[in-house]
Amino acid sequence: MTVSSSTNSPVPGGIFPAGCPSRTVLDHVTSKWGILLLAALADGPQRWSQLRRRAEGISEKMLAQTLKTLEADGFVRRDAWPVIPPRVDYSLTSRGDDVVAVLKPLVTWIAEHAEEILVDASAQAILRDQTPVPVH
Amino acid sequence: MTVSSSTNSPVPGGIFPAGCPSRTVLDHVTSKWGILLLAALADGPQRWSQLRRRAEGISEKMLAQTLKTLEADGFVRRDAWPVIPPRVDYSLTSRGDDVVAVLKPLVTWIAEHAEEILVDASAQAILRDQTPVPVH
DNA sequence: CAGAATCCCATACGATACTG
DNA sequence: CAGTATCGTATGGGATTCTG
Repeated sequence: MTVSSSTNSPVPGGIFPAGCPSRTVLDHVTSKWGILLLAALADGPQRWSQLRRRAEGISEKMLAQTLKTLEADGFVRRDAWPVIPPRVDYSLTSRGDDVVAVLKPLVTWIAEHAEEILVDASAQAILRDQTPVPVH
Repeated sequence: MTVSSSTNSPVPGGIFPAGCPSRTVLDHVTSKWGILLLAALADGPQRWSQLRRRAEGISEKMLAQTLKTLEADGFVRRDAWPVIPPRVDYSLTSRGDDVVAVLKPLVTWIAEHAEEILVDASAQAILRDQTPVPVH
């Protein structure tokens, strides 16, 4: 633990300037459905309807919108067959592979710890409010 | 990247069940300001006003709200001195250290690639619309 | 300094209906 | 099947004011 001098701050400046490119891309990748879709696509190319099922709870609107954003950012490739009925496959680009490589540890860590974390949070809520946590 | 299924099918089931603990914690950690505050706190304990400056653009409301959520989840510890004027330090818990360890590679990767990604996205928008990208 | 409380709005998001 | 279009709502989030 540093006894900080009055002139030398132990912590540097801002994390990201507001409105910089990193903020934008960060919002795309870590958006509610962005993470889930990237994680799903990590298992290989998949069709629209598969993605809709695997990202449980997503609406068609958000599926379309999120896939478009990820495609525009170069994380996802869209391949359409000119057949009836239509068939479209979505897959990760190499850039998508790269971002998934750094995203995966986060998702895995959270999957392994989420339960314990929320139990702690509930316990704290009880101690704070002296009222039972709602059971659904 | 299947976290919730144990089948051996090439493209397995859902990523996370809707409304499961992982979704909740994922939303907390990857929220707009959650990421930024965790990244800021990775540099050591800091006071309210420092965090407010480093997470550039955050409002007091969101700073308070996000810190409370992260504290309830056990990622952040809050230490208040009983002095006038008040002094409060925020720091990462060991669990906070753990999540930052998996979060930091993502933030770093995005910082290194964001510029290039958005240039590509703009170029695609031009090709798609045959109209210049709006300049704000 | 470190918040809490209040008001308000933009938009992210969901539900439904329609189409090539 | 793979979307688009439209509408309605919930809430994430900002600005301002007040206080110990």
